[in-house]
Amino acid sequence: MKSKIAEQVKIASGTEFSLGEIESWIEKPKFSTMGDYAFPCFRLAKEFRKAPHLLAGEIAQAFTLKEIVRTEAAGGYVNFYLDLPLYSAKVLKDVLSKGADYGRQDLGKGKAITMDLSSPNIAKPFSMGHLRSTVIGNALANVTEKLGYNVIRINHIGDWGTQFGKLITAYKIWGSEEKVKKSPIPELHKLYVHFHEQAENNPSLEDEAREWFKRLEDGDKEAVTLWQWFREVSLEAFSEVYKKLDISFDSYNGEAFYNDKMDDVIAVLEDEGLLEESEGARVVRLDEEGLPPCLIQKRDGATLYATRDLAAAFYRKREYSFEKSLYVVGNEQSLHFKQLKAVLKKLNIAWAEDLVHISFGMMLKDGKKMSTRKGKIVLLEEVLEQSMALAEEAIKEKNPNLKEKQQVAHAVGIGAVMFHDLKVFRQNDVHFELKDMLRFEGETGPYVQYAHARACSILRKAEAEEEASTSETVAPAAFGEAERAIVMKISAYDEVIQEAFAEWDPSKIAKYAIDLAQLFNQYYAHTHILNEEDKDVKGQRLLLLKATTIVLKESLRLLGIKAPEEM
RNA sequence: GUCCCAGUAGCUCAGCUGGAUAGAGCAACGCCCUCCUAAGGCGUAGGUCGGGAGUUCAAAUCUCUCCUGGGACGCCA
Repeated sequence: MKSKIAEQVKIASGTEFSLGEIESWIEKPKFSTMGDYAFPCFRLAKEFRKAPHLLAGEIAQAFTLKEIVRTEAAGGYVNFYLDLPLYSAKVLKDVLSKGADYGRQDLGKGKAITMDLSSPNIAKPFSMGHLRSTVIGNALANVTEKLGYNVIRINHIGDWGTQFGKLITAYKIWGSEEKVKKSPIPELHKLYVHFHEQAENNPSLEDEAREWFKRLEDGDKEAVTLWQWFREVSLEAFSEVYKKLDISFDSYNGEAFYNDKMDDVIAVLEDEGLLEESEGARVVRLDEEGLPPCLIQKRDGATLYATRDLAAAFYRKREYSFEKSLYVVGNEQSLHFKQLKAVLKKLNIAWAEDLVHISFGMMLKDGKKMSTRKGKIVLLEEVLEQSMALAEEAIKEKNPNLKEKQQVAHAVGIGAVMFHDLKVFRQNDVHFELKDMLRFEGETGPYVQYAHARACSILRKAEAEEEASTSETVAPAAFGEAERAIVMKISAYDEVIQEAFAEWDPSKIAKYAIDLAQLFNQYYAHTHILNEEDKDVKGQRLLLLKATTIVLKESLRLLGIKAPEEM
């Protein structure tokens, strides 16, 4: 639509600006009384050395387009009013014929994108802090898939590193096999926290931990056995969380997976003459890039985070030949990813630029970062359980006859927590506040789910009526102001998906879902649908509802949230 | 100290590729279930867009500077 308007504007004004430029200036007015589209004439006014409002008048005069019923000049703008029935018919036909595929594109056909998401550390509980990477990454993966890309979801499990030396040390000194078997993660976490408390007064513990990790890397049998055990019980616990969230991965290749690929990385860096000795460790200097040096190998020969990520990048490029490789990781690691890219560039690797760090703000508790080391964390599972319990209470109170209360409580409870994390721009820090997270009113997941359920309810009732009351053909002749906003919002769906993709920002989808739900709730409150006497009008309104449920459900799906038909 | 991110209503946030009267939700106050699920709708009140300077016909939006908060800065990940 915008391109058609742009074409006509160009003809009507005779401007030298390109169609693309003109199209990009077309906006949606703030108020619907100012039309459906608007074109600001200020730039053209400069080109022609003419007053904007005069130019707007001229363009409005000369403008003709069959989809536009009215064109008006107002304060330097040209406002366009769509032929609503004509436009609505086009939009509704599109949604109803495509269903869940509405908004799908094949932009990324035949191209692969790897996405590094969630990536919890084993032997540590799944905290609220890890929710962000999991939920944002999952939503971005869904959006990317919707645009036709082949997305590989990689859970880069934190299962390697000095921390396991610490854990083994702690277990050897204070641990009990019995206790760990009984409740693995809490017990291992307790040992980890205890280690850090003790290490403050006893630095030799740190040395011991480093030694144990070195032994692990060298394949020491005792170390490997303990490590495997810790890893196994951790993954079992994580899978419970992922089941609740209904999120799955294509690969669980974590850091340990790259253990046997590390020598190659070091060899390549050596061949290129990039490795330097520094204070006993081996580093790649990044002075020219204005970055601190990247540590590759510790004094004792053990590897580091960066070494493993380099190995992972090479492996993924080989294995998946990705077009882009995304890392959905908190912004406290932005230096690490800058260094990673810088090292790859020093190796003259062309695809270094294809690595993208999708950073996000952190979950703060009492205004500070949560710390696993100090045991200052909030457990995700506990929050999810609470949320589901609250949802169940709400159902008992509001809709006691509902069947499948459990499933709905699950969808609503989880949906509330996930949506809470997704609706805010990812770069912002999130202050953990349980009562905000467990809210079901206002701009929340359950609000959107509720709008969807209400619309479904009407459609269900309409179908149950004796004579089928949904119209067969789309002919919304009677659509007026009440329907306008919903139609316009539905038609903006694919733009929103593209924006979310271009900016790697799922909050755009969440906000869109709220907007559409809000418009529907307003419509619901002010317009009769089932009770409408004119059968044609009723039938067309039901079609609008049908389209609305499709788009609401699909928006929620992109966010990883379920849309129950009743709640 | 250096670098990164953020500062918009009491609170949580939209708006930021410059454009028409700065928008929501929560909290507060007041209305609306003899019509489709009140997890809803309608209304009232609430703002020096952190401060200052600059660019522009036009700045919450761009540039500079200062202030505040968070984070990162060699053998953790």
